[in-house]
Amino acid sequence: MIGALVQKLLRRDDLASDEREALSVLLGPDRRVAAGSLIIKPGDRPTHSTFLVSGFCARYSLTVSGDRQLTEINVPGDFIDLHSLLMKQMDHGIVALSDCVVAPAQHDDLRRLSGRHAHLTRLLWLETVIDGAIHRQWLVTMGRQNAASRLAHLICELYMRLEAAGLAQDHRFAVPLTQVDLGDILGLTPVHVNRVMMELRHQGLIEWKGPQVLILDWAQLASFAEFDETYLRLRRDPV
Amino acid sequence: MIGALVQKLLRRDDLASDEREALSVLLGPDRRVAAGSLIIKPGDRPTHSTFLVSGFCARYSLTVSGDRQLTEINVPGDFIDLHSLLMKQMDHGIVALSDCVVAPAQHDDLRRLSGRHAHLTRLLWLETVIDGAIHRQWLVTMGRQNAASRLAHLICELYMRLEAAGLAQDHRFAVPLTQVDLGDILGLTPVHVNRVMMELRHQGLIEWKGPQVLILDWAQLASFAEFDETYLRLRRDPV
DNA sequence: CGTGTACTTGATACAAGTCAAGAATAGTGG
DNA sequence: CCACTATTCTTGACTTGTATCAAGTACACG
Repeated sequence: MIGALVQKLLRRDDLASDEREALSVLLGPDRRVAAGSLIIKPGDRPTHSTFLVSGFCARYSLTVSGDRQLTEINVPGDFIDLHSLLMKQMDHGIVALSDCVVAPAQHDDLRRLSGRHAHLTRLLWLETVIDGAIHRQWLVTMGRQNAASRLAHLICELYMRLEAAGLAQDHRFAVPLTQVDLGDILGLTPVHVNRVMMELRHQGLIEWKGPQVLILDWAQLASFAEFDETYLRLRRDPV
Repeated sequence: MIGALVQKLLRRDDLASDEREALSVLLGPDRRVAAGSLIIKPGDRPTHSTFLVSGFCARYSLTVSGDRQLTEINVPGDFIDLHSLLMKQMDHGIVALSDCVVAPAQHDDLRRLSGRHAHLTRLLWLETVIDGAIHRQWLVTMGRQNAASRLAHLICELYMRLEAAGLAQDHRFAVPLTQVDLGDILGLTPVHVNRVMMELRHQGLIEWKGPQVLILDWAQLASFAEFDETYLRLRRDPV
């Protein structure tokens, strides 16, 4: 049996046995969190980073008027706030979108690890760098694509990430996102999310019912979304 | 005389003398790049990261239809593509917005440094994590704020970052951004940038002429933009 | 002193927001 | 197992913010 964290990092690079050993003792005991609860609040100063074993959560920020913007969706296998090791005070919160299982990695242990395992540290660093790449891609779609393409792009991203995590196949996956959540991701009102969702359906690109998503025509959806998976770095990439 | 890179990192944490020594030999010889040239193109696989000694540049992505979206502005003292150490193939390009002076740090040297100086490595890691925080903040303004607030927010961010770099004071600074560039940052057409610029002027919040920007009423501008500087981590924050 | 770049303004079109109401659907308790 | 409730989704009518198209004007520069 191989740890979920080891498995995740192995997607990107090989791990020496002492590196696997170091990782195997990094995570503390699993903890369950209920859907809707705030795993981290903006302004928190966590003393550990949190690994998402199962379930879905999202980074969020709130405006003065109370509007919510989600800035990243986290899927099982993600370190949801590894960056809190370095950026002590959180600039955003993290909300559980479904019931989740999470496991802590103490910052002290991570700092110690960074002194002993340089290559492993770079691999963790890469994880935070990929978060940045995802943010950039979202910026591009927000700034330069219309609502329908944005939604299509999100669907493509989620499918690729879930497939890499072994949680999707045959162009089918499940995410606990309501149309309100989608609006908070895409910077749209729920009403407009519904309209562009209908548009994608009527064009025969997707089905989406409850949490179940089915991509009917991947090629056309990806082309409509101008989706190019390279930013996700799902292929092997030694550091 | 203290190197610009050392100076930059000292803003966030102390450096031991051996760390300063390691940094002092990290950067290669200065190189001049002309305004408008592409320092890095999307898809490049650089073997060094680039430190910006002087001038302004920006990360950009292009859509299929040729629209440009800028995803971050870099000011002197920034490592403009430190993340290329880890994410080998660039997901975006970097364009010089003005004449710039840059200096390379070879990836081989950075990798070696990460094996010998864990604390220093974490400090560099922090730089890339702050990039992510800036991206997130832009996502929030893109998704949930109108054009005028977005422009106001950008002005606040640039002022704070330039002031921290010693390049701005008295609510006054210079940036080589045209209204076309601003549109590419904010996800707007140049025409609309002009209109919201006029709006901020008529409200007595700013003056902006050529590259010269003057903030007439910081408190009101910041409040209008819902600007909160904490995401920039300009205060001391040992890692 | 002419020419190009950046900026400005106006008229009109369109994408997305707002407000409102009703239809599905999923839980929940009797 | 059904009735009640609360979400979530769907649709329509209308408004608003930003884009588009088209002409200018102001400057900087060679």
